[in-house]
Amino acid sequence: MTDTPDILEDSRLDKLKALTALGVDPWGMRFDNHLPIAQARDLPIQVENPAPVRIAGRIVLRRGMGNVHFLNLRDWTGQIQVMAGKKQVGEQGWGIAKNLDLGDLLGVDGHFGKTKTGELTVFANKLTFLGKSLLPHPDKWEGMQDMEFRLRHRYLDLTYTPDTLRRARERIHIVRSMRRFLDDQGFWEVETPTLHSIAGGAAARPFITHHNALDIDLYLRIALELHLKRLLVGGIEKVYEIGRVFRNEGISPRHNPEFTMMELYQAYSDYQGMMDLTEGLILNAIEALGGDKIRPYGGHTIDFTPPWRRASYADLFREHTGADLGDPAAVAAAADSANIITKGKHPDVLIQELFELKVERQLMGPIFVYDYPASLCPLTKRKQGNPALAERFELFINGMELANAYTELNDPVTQEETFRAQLSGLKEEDSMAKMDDDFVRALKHGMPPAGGLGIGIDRLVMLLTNTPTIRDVILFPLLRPEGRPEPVG
RNA sequence: GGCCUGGUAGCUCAGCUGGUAGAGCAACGGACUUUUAAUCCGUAGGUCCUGGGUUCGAAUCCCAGCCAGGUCACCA
Repeated sequence: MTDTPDILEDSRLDKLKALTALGVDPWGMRFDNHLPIAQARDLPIQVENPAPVRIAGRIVLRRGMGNVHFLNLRDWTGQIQVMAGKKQVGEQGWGIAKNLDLGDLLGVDGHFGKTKTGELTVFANKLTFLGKSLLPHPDKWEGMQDMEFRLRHRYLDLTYTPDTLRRARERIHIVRSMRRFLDDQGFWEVETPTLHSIAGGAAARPFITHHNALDIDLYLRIALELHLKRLLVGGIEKVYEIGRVFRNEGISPRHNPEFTMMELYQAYSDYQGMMDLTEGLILNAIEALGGDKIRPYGGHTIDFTPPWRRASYADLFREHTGADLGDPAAVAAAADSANIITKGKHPDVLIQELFELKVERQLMGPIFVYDYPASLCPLTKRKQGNPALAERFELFINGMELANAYTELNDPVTQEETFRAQLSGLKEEDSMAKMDDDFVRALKHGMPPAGGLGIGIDRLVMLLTNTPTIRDVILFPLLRPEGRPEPVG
């Protein structure tokens, strides 16, 4: 796939040599004060005294007409046509023009105007060669269609698939907006370790690595939670981290083994407070993308106009299945009619399966689902006055879980019991939580009551940028390496 | 991990029920100082993903493997 017949590369090498013979450095050098192409396009058009302009970019189209060449130059803001005439660019400039290939990097000095046909154009009077491209570039019209090719050549994809650069830019805007929003509210952004001796805070299989000097195995973190809560104990009352977590699990359009989480914790708040914060965070991100609250996703549209619906787990369950949570017979009947195997399953498990199948997937949202059955979330504080419920919500949009929040458990005795209960009878890697003595000790020193929130950044970016696969909101998603040796035998 | 689909020139793709490889763009040579995927004439370019098998003959049919996409399972 990366092999190229010599003939294609050779012609480019020949041109490189020709450039060198002209005294041109084929790898270019510093080129100051060039205007972003999008800004160049906004310059006033003056026939009398056309504005001088300097731009730089990659050649994506070329039309040679004997003694004049038309080039289309693209940078990270836009694209514009360049006209390079033999008489106008001088002897060396013309030598450069004749040896250009698609994909080369070029600086242009000239003046800004329009051609006869009305096309915005930089009329060059000087060409500065800035970098040779030795490999052929994608089809100038079809671009890159093959997903694998795009992912393995993301650097090309960014130039030749407009959506790829747009998504990268919008992702930056979203994350930046979240930081601003939280910073403005007085949160501290912190960095906690990615190498953990105990991979806790979530139910997921970790990656294992090894530290040589200490001669210990370490895990790549699967969540940010336990260190951020330690900081709550330490008195950092509003704290967040936006960071990479790693889960050694399957790959799908919604899962990459490493992905980005935003987790925040706020002392003396609770899950209701987190709901308001979540709505604010996401609406703020939408503002950063232009503010359109009616947004397309896939084949339909999502209306982010606040306030977003808030409904209890029990009410939604009843609404979508017709069964009452407290009525095991009705739950079993509903499960039967949904073709769920009921035999030998605990009622709570049945409820959750039914909820995922009949409720979650129908939730176009945005909608906050709150007050989960306590049995489903042992690490959450029980609801005041109703110990069967947990103070937790999840935000669903387009059937996808976008955010997850709790009133955090700060009782070390209950926490320790929960850790032990989780450990017994389960393989450790499948356990919801691993016994973390240091964390329990931290709680014993007193953690304030608090609300905690986690948002999957990649999925949020998918939704807000109308991207169907996580692979296109992560610049370099995990792929099997190319060219592995054939297995023996 | 299961199932389904795909892999042919640098890129985008055709290639029928098996008969020995094609197009457009890119490249190379030529013409052209206002083109818009420029146009016109000419040239060159291929382990048809890999390895087996069936057959007189395989890009095509069969088996195994590799890689990707989709989907289910697990999860966020």
